[in-house]
Amino acid sequence: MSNGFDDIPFFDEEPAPRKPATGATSGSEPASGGLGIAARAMAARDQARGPDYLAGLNPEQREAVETTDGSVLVLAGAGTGKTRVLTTRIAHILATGRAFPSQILAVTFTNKAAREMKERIGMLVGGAVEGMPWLGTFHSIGVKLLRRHAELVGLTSDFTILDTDDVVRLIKQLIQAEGLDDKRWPAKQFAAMIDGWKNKGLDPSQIPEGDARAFANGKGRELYAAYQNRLKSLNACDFGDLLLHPIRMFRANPDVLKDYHQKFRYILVDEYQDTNTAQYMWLRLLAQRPQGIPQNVCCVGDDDQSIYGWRGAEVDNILRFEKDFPGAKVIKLERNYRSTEHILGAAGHLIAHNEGRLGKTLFTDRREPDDEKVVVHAAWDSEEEARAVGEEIERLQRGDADGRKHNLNDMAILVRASFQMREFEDRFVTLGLNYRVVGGPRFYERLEIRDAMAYFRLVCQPADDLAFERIVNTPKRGLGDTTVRALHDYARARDIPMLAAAADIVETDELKPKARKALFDVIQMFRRWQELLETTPHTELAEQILEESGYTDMWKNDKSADAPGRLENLKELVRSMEAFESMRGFLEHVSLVMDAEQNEDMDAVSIMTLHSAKGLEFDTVFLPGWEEGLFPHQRALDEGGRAGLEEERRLAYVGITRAKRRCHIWFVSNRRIHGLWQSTMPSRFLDELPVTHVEVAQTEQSYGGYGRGGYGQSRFDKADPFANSYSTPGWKRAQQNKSEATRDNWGSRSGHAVERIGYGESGPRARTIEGELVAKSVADTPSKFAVGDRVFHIKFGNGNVAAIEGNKLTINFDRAGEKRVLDGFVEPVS
DNA sequence: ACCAACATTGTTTTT
DNA sequence: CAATGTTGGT
Repeated sequence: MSNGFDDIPFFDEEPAPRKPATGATSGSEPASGGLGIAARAMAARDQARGPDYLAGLNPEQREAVETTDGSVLVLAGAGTGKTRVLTTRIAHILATGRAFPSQILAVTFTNKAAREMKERIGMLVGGAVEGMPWLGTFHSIGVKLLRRHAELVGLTSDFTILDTDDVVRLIKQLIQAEGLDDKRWPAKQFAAMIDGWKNKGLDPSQIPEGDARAFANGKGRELYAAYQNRLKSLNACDFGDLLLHPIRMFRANPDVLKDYHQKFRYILVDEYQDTNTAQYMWLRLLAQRPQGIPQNVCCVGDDDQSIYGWRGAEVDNILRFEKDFPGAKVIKLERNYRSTEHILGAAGHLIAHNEGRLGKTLFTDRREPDDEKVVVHAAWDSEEEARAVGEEIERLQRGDADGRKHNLNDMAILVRASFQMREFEDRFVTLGLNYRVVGGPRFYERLEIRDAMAYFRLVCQPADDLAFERIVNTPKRGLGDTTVRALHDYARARDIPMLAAAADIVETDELKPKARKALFDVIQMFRRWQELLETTPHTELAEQILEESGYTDMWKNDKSADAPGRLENLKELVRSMEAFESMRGFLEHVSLVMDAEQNEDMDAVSIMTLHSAKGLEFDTVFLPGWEEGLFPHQRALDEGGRAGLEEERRLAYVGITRAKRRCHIWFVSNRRIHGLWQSTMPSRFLDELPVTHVEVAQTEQSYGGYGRGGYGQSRFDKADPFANSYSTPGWKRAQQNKSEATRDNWGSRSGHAVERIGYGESGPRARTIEGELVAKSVADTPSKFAVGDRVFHIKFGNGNVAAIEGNKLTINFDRAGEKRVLDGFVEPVS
């Protein structure tokens, strides 16, 4: 299977192969000016019939791939093969010898997108993508640049990257240091303001006067400046700095910039509509070149899918591309390979209500007689909405209408706001319907992981005060607020890191003897670990740190039900370190790639927000909550005005276009918001849908019904006496179960661990939380447990099996009480 | 230093 | 309503 790459050498990165002298292209620079012999031969062949990887592209896609030189904007509508174009384009550049892998700069927004691109390029070129060192997120590429040139912006190359949590704690200290009331001026809010300024590329001196005055009695600007100073003294960067520092660096050092101009022969940007001002400035610096240096930029995006305006994205960037890059070629991809005509028709009609768009109309050739129109349903309240959606899902799962059975994996519920999820979770738990919440709390945000990471950080970076403060009294060592405060002041007065200050202060008698002893022990520990850093394998050292610090013991002694899970997570953390060469390398990875693998092998309905659904597709999509105030969201209207409304509409467009075959939209007349019931109006977006592609569901039984009036009962309801009555213990238990489950699913907000519920296998499961507490009968599989068995559950702890139905166990847990759980979620205790 | 009662505040999320 | 954070008690 020739893919056109057999003769293309892949190079490792540093130093960039200025004069490559390997294999087929030997002796000549792979520039447009002078092609290697093999490349020329391939080009000749390609001219005749095109290489394999171009086969199957439509004419627009092919044009987008083959227009390699100059500036190109690809307007890629939903489902038009955007990623395919991007990856094939890179493959094409490589195959034709136009550039080496290390000479292509390809930028994405998320690690997920970067990973996917790497994978797909790998498929095209046969796996050797390690040779593309400059494919990554804006931030990861920013780090790479900064590590090389750190001294040019006043850092050293081993700077620390702070995450939001660190930043907030740091700002809180600064606010307190200013003598301000940190309650009146919340650090979180100021962190968000700084983030906003940085998204716009603004230094403390450049922020608008009004913004500066709006915070901390007019001290906004000073506070921002103080924050930057503090970062510098900590040798640290926040996420915004990863973009801003390179910008500063390039501006102040034109010679360095010029090197990169020459290095990056081709620049590609994914999701261009999501770029913020800082990213835009960054990109322009790299992409706009002086006469004589070729300028090949390709931005791919869709103005209709710009849904991140609220976090600084400027749709304007894509709208004015042609002005920024004169002579740019604009290629529209409008042929959709995903959805039915009805779905595209509905989405297209809706989005046409937006002004200020570049204007695309998606079309498809796909037309089948049984294509369903988009269905709009009305429900009395959100509870009924969830119930009806659940029934529809079960209907599809059973496969009645067209006789086909549908996988839960092919269905998704896309909500505007995450509080809507709960109602569905509740319902699915009682139905025993598997679901997964996508986009929840992440592995690396869990309390225990962050604590452990703080230990590792401090060992590698003794100046990391934030890490120090985090763990100095975790586990409890009797080093409370007062001691830490004293230490803090001591360190500040002398302008030294806190760990160093601690070493000094134990020599004095400034502290009480008890604290002094405790602190001394801490210092000794870290001294030892720092020595071992050079000699001991890093995973071994990590284990040792967690043991000797007493951190694992802390959780072993913790009686709460989620302690075992946390210990398991810590093991997983150490395990995941094995893939890295050093502790430093691992820390770098974690600070940038804050997500982990998700478990895809269970059949489950996905529940997620519309925002996190972007880029995904499902056979069947449910869009609940189309009511004024929720969708479009009141706040978007209040704060964003017309632009806000248009962004909401784009969100609706994104939602509909996720569907391949079926799209069900719901609205309710009554919804509980902030605890109280409010009556609601149908969303204006409903009236913006075209009648030709939409049908209104017949209000079969239930509209206006009270509670359990006339709605149809599901098969499961009938089968399970527990699931159907509000007054039975079963219902109450289910309520209990689900509320515990949701609490824990969102637990990391409060700094608590997120439990993996069920599935015995290990592996960090960050973005996906499986919520299936109540069992679902699988009659054929007899349980391996017997009544009376002693079992352990990762969330509920130990308990005794009280009853068994199929693989569904009722267990009396020592701590959590009686729960019904699938037998796969518990293991026997000997 | 730790826990329990009270007040506060409610979009969307990545790096 | 319910999750979060702060205050005040022991």
